[in-house]
Amino acid sequence: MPRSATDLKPRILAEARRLLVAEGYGALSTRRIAREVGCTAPSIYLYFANKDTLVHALVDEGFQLLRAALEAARTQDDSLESLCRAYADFALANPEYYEVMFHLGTAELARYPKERYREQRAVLDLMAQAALGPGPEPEAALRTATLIWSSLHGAISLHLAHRIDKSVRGPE
Amino acid sequence: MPRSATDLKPRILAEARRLLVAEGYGALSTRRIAREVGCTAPSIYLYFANKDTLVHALVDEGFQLLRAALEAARTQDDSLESLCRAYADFALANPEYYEVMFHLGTAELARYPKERYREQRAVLDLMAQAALGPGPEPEAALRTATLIWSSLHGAISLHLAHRIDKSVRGPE
DNA sequence: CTTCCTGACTGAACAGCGATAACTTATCAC
DNA sequence: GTGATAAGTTATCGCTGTTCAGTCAGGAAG
Repeated sequence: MPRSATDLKPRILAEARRLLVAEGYGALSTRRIAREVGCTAPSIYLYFANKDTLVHALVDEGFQLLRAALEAARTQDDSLESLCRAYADFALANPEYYEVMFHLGTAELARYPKERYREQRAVLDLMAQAALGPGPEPEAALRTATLIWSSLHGAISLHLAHRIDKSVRGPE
Repeated sequence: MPRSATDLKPRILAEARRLLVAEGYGALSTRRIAREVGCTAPSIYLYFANKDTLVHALVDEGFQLLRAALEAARTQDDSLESLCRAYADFALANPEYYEVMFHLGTAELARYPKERYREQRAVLDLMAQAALGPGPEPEAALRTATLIWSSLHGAISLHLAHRIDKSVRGPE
């Protein structure tokens, strides 16, 4: 029974998410998704222009989740350390999301619209900025936030790639 | 005229290096390398157990290059800042090497022998440690070096993934 | 009631991927 | 000469993202 009775798009997305979290980015193939969902691979292209677009949807999900985690942490404890800890906790609890969000940029996800990344980055910067308090110079605060974010991301990235053993520390 | 008259292994490696630098990791395929070299794809497997092993050779090359760059910088100016700058310069000048060295760890290069990474990391840590001077407590210096390295790597990584615009600063 | 259209979906195919098995061939030692 | 050995090939497998032509259900119009 065709005619959208199956509501395929959300099911494809859900299965892609499940596969990403359960088996990692490497397990994300159009045919695999289709098989699990119960349709054929070309059906995916009725709802997503290409595989990248599908992955981009997961990336967006990841940023939403991260943002929610950060905001939850902030309402509970408005300190820079708790924010950093929430960031690190999210990354270590959802390494597959984190990988897709940040590690694929060079080649695989070059087609991800730049503006969207800028939006997500702005969110993060403003979060850190808010944690520092609404200081007098916003430009300096943004630079500080970027610096903190870089350090945090570096430690997490190296940790996830098994280059360092130490767990993540709080602030500087 | 077989019998090693062609000296295939170094030619495969050279072509792989050329493709990596010129067109990025995505262009590295066994068939492509074989075509450019003038042999067939299975011939590669006479000299490399699998594609990962071939890429590992390039990773090793990258670490050698990085190490050479750091040592050159140190003989010229024995300061932490110059060392960091040399590190960043290497990464920005050889983004494809850097990607292969650090960004593929999660899934693609899981088969890379761990010990080799530890060796390379030890090199880097010792470099940073040396830059800090042979301090009294080696353990604290190593922690400091790891922290500096994390920050540096984070900034470079985000920059290469086009998440931030600012160029890389020197020390903290 | 029949015809036509539209939209959801599929089967088959294309080009490319990493990898393996079986085969040919050239060179060397004897 | 003859046989072994190593180098390289062809053919193939199962996989990938993607495209295209075709099928089939359901609603609208006559």
